[in-house]
Amino acid sequence: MMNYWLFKTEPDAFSVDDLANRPGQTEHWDGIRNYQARNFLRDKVQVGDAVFIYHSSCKEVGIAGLAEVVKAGYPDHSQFDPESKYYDPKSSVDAPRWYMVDVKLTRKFKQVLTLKTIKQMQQITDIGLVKKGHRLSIMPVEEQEFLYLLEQCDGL
DNA sequence: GCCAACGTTGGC
DNA sequence: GCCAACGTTGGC
Repeated sequence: MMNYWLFKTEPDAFSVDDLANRPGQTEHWDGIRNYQARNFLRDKVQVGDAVFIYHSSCKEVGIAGLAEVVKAGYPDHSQFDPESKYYDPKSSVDAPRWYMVDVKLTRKFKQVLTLKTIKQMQQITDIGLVKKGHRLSIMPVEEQEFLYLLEQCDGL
């Protein structure tokens, strides 16, 4: 049984274009430092799951691409690297605190499906994005809503 | 850049 | 284990 997700990223730091420019290559989705998001990465995200790449904190906020999970949760190596901005001195290799998954771009959409548009869709009521004050960087999406949104993205 | 809505930390 | 203070996220 596959799951559906939405992963947020700030395109200034990492965008769907970075994935599109390296076709077929795998990307480590690292740097997630929120416990609820971590739990999803560690326990729920499975190989084959479908993922929306969502651009936040930018000019055009919204869903920018579709990706696929190619490796399930494993310890995020950046937490052990003192040089990394994601370094966590309280974590250890024996008891890793943070997890990451690997993804691969399926396709970039012709246009971003904007948050504004998503909020106007009567079919979309459950996704964390449209619920007030949801700041999760990794969030599950109901199958029905995911497939509906995907149709909209491909229709742009 | 503002600010609301979170999440985290740490004193008690 | 409560909760105030503080830090961060993210839409606008």
